Amino acid sequence: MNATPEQVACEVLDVAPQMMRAIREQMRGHRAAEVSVPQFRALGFLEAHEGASLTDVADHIGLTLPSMSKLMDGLVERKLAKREFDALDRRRVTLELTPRGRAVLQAARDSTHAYLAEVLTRLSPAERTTVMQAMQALRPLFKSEREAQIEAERSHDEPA
Amino acid sequence: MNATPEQVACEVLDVAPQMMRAIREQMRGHRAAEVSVPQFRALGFLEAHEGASLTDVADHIGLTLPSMSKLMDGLVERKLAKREFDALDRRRVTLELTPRGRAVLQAARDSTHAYLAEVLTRLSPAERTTVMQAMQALRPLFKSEREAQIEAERSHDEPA
DNA sequence: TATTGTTATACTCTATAACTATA
DNA sequence: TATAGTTATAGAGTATAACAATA
Repeated sequence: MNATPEQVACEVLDVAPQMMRAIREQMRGHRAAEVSVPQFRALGFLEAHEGASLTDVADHIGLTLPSMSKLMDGLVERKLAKREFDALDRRRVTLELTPRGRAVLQAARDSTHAYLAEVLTRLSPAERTTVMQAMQALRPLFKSEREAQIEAERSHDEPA
Repeated sequence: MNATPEQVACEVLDVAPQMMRAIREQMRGHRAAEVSVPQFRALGFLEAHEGASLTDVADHIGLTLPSMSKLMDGLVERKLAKREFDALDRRRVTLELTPRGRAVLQAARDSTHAYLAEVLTRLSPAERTTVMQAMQALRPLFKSEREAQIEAERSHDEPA
């Protein structure tokens, strides 16, 4: 098979939204932790980057600052995250998970992984490997612009 | 490589939202046709299924009837779709694209395909083929439940 | 003056519940 | 009674523009 970019684009545009719909429903759905996909991603980022600023999270997720500010309002209100002023630069805000936030994140992750894993068992091992490789190939293509820029600067400082 | 369902799930959960964010931004963005992803999908379905009912579209896209009704409000208001009562069963509604809707759909499709194709040129031909195969493998896994059910009934009537 | 974040405002997406009209 | 759709209501996601506070 010789897949042109145009053909692949067509396929991606058709399949990706369906996939996301299924993931969203699972995450927000009945059992589990009832978080939206963006909330889940924000919580995951905070788990890996304790004390991150609002700008850090927004850049990573690819949201504007006001959008992320509002999203964090929801998480703070539900006591899943803690928001404090940075002592050194009082314009900044430092964000971290609460224990409850950590638990909810893990529950959401477990339930969504279980759902996806179940669905993916319908593929052959070879197909699963193909999907894995495809995702790994796609990952760097869709970083948020700001994040790609940060990465570029970093690799400029420490050239490979 | 031997990818377990769990590993693939993890990868999918990380990459799919980023991909969708990029697609959404492109579609709603500056130039082109300014439609949301769900609107785009609804228009695409109507192009292929002229005279479809609201339920048909909702099932395909995976939205509830009220959600789809509201989405169609927007399309009708913008004169991208036409909504009429079915003469035979006056509970039903028949939907179709207007010429303008057709043009907007095509513009959105062109611009998004162009964007994705451009991004995908950064992959090697082999990687693109992998992505293509992955999407084809994933497609049947994420059909909306209602649609899968319809398909099951159809293949029951006409067994392969 | 530049940076960080929030508030104000305005859409769209999405759902559930209650309703209307038709069959 | 069952089906197709709309309206009412509510909350999240998202953006831009305007603002406040700090550096």
